[in-house]
Amino acid sequence: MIGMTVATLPTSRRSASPRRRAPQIIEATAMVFAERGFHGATTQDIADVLGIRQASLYYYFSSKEAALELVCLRGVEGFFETGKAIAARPESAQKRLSLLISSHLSPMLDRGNFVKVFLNERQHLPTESRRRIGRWSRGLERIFEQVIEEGVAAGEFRAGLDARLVTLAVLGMCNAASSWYLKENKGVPAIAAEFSNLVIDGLAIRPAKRRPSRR
Amino acid sequence: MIGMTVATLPTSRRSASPRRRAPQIIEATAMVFAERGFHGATTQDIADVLGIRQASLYYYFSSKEAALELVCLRGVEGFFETGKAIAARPESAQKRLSLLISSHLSPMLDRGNFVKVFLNERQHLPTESRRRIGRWSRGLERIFEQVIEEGVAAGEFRAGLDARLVTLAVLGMCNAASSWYLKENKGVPAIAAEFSNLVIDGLAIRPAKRRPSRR
DNA sequence: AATTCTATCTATCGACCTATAGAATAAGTC
DNA sequence: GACTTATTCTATAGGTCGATAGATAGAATT
Repeated sequence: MIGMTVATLPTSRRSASPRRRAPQIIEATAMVFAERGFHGATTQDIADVLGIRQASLYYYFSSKEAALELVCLRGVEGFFETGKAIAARPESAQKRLSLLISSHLSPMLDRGNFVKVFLNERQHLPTESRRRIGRWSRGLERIFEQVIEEGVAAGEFRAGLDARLVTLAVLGMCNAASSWYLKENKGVPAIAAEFSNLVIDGLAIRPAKRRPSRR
Repeated sequence: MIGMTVATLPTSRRSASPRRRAPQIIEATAMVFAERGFHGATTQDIADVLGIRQASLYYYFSSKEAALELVCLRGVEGFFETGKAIAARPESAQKRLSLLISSHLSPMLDRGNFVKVFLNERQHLPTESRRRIGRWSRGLERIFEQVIEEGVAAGEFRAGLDARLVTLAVLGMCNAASSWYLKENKGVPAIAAEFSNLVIDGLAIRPAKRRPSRR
């Protein structure tokens, strides 16, 4: 016990950090919201998962809606930034679209519940945070749309396609994965590869359709 | 008066049919469920839309869950049958898949709310009816899957593709339309055409550089 | 040892929501 | 006009849920 100022380096915040269980609480919340939906889930359900009392949750969030906002934020965070970074790369539109699809799918692995809650329950956020989160969402749509348009302009993609509709198709396809990727036994890379192939090349076999005479 | 057994044929049910407003009530229910979700909606909300008292709704359905079941049923009905009929046609897999996509999208027009509720809220049905409705759902998936596999077998579609994943992709893409088709200003035929093109041919331009390279 | 901080608990309030019971009204029907 | 059936109403029981207040136990700090 001689005057040792050693442990005072980071103000000796050895274990005094408040709300150490916060990550665990938010994880359980995401799970319950993903399973039952925001209004279908009760704070009691969340408490049960954690083995604590319902009222104890309010040490970690101020309201059920605030908890939803926390979950939704972790469900979108990163999507926009990594999307923007990919779109800015000096590669072909094909390659960038494939990367966009892949990066859009990968969060299913480690934060599937968060993504699912964001996709299905964000409508129940209080108006203000819903708007804020909606902006990020629309931003991501624009990134996809723009890469597709660049692909058309570069002669990589079919002329005359509706970039908006294609964007909605691709995002719909990817987002749907949040509802089945746990039941189906497919790895994220396999899904990303199949989806990319589908979007870039389609199902039909390559040989040109020069002559309509099929068979 | 005189022994006239004439009017007794349909018991003269001129206007004595019970629950004449039932279609209107179920329509309002679908709308409210689509907007706020099953648990987020109250029976009061539905009554407000109709301009009647909350308790009056129970003349038309026996419980809120029963109302959800009615809505969900109208949201799936027809999908499976028309899908099966299309799959059985003697046309190319390409053509049949296009028709499947188109017929899967068209109910958005006249029963969008029902479809939306089925897609988003069926999880909240009581176990039994959820199972029953789930069977129809899986049946439809199998129809898509099979047409795709037939396309591969016939040499129309790429060999080696994962028919299950492609099915999930196509259905995800189509189902997502239920959440945006009201906001976007696109007609169902335009959506169906764009989606079909995307799925069959992909985005990439058909490379004419298909050099047969002898052999 | 005394004090402060962290995390959880007990207890409960008020609001809201589904569903029931039975009365009241409206619309034919005899 | 009396009767019957269809529809909506009033009133409320009964239950659940989110949220607050205050107590408590343990750990860390001084």
